Amino acid sequence: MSSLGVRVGYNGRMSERPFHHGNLRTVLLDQAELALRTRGVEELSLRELAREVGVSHGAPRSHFIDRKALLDALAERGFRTLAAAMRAAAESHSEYADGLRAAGHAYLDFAVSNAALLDLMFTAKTDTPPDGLLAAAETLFSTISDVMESGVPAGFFREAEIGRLTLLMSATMQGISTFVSAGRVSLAVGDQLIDDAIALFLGRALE
Amino acid sequence: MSSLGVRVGYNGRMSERPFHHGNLRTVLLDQAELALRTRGVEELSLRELAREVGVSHGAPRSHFIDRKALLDALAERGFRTLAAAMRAAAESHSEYADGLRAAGHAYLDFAVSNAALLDLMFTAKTDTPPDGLLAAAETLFSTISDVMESGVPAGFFREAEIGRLTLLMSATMQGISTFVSAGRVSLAVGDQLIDDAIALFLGRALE
DNA sequence: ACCTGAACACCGTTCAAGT
DNA sequence: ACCTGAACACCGTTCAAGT
Repeated sequence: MSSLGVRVGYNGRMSERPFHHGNLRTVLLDQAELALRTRGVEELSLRELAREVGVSHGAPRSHFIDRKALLDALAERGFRTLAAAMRAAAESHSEYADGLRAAGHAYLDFAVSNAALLDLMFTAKTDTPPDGLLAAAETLFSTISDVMESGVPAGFFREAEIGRLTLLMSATMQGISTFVSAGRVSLAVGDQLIDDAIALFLGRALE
Repeated sequence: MSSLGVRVGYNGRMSERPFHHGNLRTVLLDQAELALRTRGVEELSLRELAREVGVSHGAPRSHFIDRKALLDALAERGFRTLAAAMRAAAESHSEYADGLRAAGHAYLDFAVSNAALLDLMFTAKTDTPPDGLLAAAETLFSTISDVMESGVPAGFFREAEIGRLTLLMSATMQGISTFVSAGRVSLAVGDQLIDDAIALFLGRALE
């Protein structure tokens, strides 16, 4: 273990540590995200994570009270990542409808790359989720609400219906993502469905 | 054990058995469905199921090769139950739009009563699901397709767009159900969203 | 404060053996 | 054909102990 770094006694904050001390929490989350992507939730084991990261099996306990807490932390990061991706997509187009479409496709892209994570984000593991998770979820929904809202001045939506349209839009993207992740439809059809849905929202016919 | 029933030797097909012999498979599935509803997937254990049903922990193996196979069988039943519920709902109204709405609400009702099961139905546990599961999923989608199709003669939809509309309609119901199950929105709002979505599909404005 | 390592009670899965 | 029960390798969680 001396080959991994210099170890000094208790309170030796400035010393080099095996490599992860000080951010084991983040390292565990990163590794967990990878495991989630490659092996799925069911196969995600705290002990295996600890092994992969090079700490004892009891170490994660210092950062996550139990397995569910780690999964919640993952879901929280997921909400923030998705919100940021949608905002960036929406802002990368000057034409409103293009931005809205881009945001929709960003949702599906995230879903395809993080199927198990999206599942985690929308599966109630507790009746009372931790505050951080709720706040992160709010971030996503307020982002989507903002995207819808900016269609009002241009005359695409009416202010009074923004709340319901935001939920409907979110639910539609979520449903399409679920179908693609589950293999019910291909990614190409999923993208098509996103466009169809948005066309419907914008009040145009399907073709 | 003789108090549970008369036991005779091998090949004694006509004899009374402890109570479940001959349909342990069904009994296990029923118990699993209950466990899924009350405790969730994560807490669903084969050994506990066996205990609750009164057989040894190895017994389920005779009917399900592994845990995943039992979950797949549950999902399969779920698809058929949901398909039947939607068909019944749609057929219980003479006015087309009413039937469509009823079918939508039937989907949400099923989702609320069977949140963990619906999750199971749309979570790819394998890249190649067993044939039975695929067939059951097809039953659901062809049912929804039928419901949409019967809106064509009445002029609600055009024949050419039925395929895409069926997928979009299904995805929308799935997304709304996910939101309600996850506690993101209340059941009341969920029902509202179903109505909003269908109004949108029928080409009317939201109010 | 953070991590280690033993201990405990649970799993899923396999498989020889019974009937 | 269907079920039993031992065996195995793995978990999550707890907790005293180290630094």
